[in-house]
This record gives sequence, C-alpha cells and structure tokens, in this order.
Amino acid sequence: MVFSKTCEYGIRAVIFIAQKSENGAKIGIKEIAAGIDSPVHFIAKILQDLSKRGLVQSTKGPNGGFYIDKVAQKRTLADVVRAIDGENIFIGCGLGLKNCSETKPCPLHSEFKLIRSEIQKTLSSATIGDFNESLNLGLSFIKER
Amino acid sequence: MVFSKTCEYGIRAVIFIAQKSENGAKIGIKEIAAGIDSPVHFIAKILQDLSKRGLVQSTKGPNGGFYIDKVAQKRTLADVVRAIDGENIFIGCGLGLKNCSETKPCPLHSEFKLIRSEIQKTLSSATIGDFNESLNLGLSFIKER
DNA sequence: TTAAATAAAGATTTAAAACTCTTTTATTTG
DNA sequence: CAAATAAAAGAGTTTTAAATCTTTATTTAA
Ligand code: FES
Ligand code: FES
Repeated sequence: MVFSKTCEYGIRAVIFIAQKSENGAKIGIKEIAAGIDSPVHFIAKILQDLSKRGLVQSTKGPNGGFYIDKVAQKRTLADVVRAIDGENIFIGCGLGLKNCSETKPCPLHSEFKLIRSEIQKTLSSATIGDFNESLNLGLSFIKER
Repeated sequence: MVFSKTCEYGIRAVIFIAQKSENGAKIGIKEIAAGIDSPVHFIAKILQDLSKRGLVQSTKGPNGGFYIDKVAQKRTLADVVRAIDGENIFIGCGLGLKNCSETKPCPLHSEFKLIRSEIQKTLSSATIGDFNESLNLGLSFIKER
C-alpha cells in the first residue's frame, strides 16, 4: 500500500537482521530471504544499497553476513524508507501534485498532512534497535507461514 | 505515495467534474484532461471504469460529457479509491504480509492500524458532492499551473 | 437522415518495478 | 597459498503500470 514492494522487503529484512543479530551474530542472505519470505537476489540488492548507506553492515567470506552495529541501531525505519522509496511519502501530495504547499493546496491537503504526520511519527519513532529479539519475544511476525 | 497514479488522476477527475457540473452541466473529456493535467486517453479509460460503477455519469454525442448525478454525489472518495486501487489501502498490511490480523500481527501492526484508520476516515467522510465549486471557492487546486 | 460530436472500446507501446541469473571481489580457514 | 564461502556488482528478463493510438458506437442537431 503505502510502500513499494522493495521497501516492504527492506523494512522486513532490517527488522529480521535486528532480531537475529542482537548478540553480534551475522546473518547470511539466504537465511534472511527465507526468514522474510522474499526472493534471495532481490533482497540482496536491497541490502547492498542499505549497506552503502550504513543502515546495515555486512562482511564477506566464511561466517560473513549482515548485522547491525551500534550506530545503525539508532537509525529509524524512516531512514530505511527514505533510502528506498525517497521522501515522497513524507512530503508528497496525496493527489500527486508536484508540490504540496500551503499556498496552493489540493482539496485534501490538510487531511493528508494528518495522514503523513501519522506515518512520519510511526516510522521516525521506531529505531532499528527496537526490533531485537528480546524486545520482540515472538509476539510479531514478518512472514506468513 | 499512498495511491497509484491512476487513482490520483481518478480522484482529481471526480473532484473536477463535481466542481464544474454543479448546475447539471456536462464536461468533455478534453476539458477534464486539461483541467487536471493528465493524458486525455488515460483519464478517459479511468472514467469509463468509474462510469460503469456509477461513480460518474456520462452521455455521448454533441453536448455530451461527464457529470455527477444526485446519487453519485453521495458516494465518497473511499468508493473511488476502492474502485481503482482496491481494498488494500484500507485493510492491507503495511509491511506487505498477505493477511493483516490481530493473531499474526507484523511488528508495526498497531501503528499501521492508526494510519489506515486516518486514511479511511478522510476518504469516507469526503463525499463527491462536497467538492462543488460553491463550496470550493477557488481555495484549492487540482493541478499545478 | 446524414454529418458532426463525443464517449467507449480495444489494441498497442513505453516505462518502471519486480525479479533472476552470472560473474566478480573480498574474507576466512585449513 | 589454495580452496571455500559469502556478499557485491552487473546484466538481463519478466511483469505490471502508465500512456498512446486507432476504431467503434451512440447521441444530437441541422
Ligand atoms: S497539496 Fe495535496 S497534500 Fe498538500
Ligand atoms: S499485520 Fe501488518 S499491519 Fe496488520
């Protein structure tokens, strides 16, 4: 809905890695793909990108994989979304006008502002570190079966 | 962001027709396309679909065009969105899980529920009739220039 | 009753998103 | 150092969304 499929996978992968890498463990790409139920190479691409931006970390070679360092733990899901889908969801007009503005508002401008700020609040108050396993306790799910 | 481009055009077209057809006038497809700044044939397709579903009305021939009857005036933007983009925005999981449910919630389930209900509230409380010109008074815009 | 106007329908093209496959590079370990 | 492992990079394919073009059907009015 709100996010591209790429972005949904990205968020789920980040959450998955955060859950699993709590104690410094590294998670291989295949395990991640299985864990969030996504195509292996597709999520690999996404993580490469997030890795360049420092939102996840990775090392190659045996026992390599993805993890999340102290710094990245403090980043938020808003950063992840911004990295993948860009700013539009945070600032774009709901009716697709090029510029959302107070001076030339669309008929739903004030309503969309509320919606966007709700989205913004949700995503920017959720740090990546919030999703580690000990906080999660198996109460939530990032794949179906 | 939240809607497909098709849906954005659709909403804008419906609002435009509602604004212009207040006194029973009919609006031609070219005028609509110009008025909302969209490709003529593309919005034509969208309106054909909305027309079949009774969300707008149309007549062919000279002086023909699109308009909105009494019944359609009472329909809401939620109906328009549902017709074009389907239900997903109202019920779908923000992280793309097949089924959003309380029993198997994603990590952001309760937050997404708030977002969705905000969207739902906005769209279902805006009737098509709300957008006629006399209410609008040139205070809002559905195209840039 | 014919010509013009207009939407409807259908077919096609283009562009973007989603997904896959292959090769390369870095790292570890024996 | 060689072999194995794992991510990075790049190229390619498929699918879906967006946009365009052409033809047909309906309505009006001269
Ligand atoms: S102008 Fe449309 S949301 Fe601000
Ligand atoms: S399960 Fe994700 S929003 Fe409900």
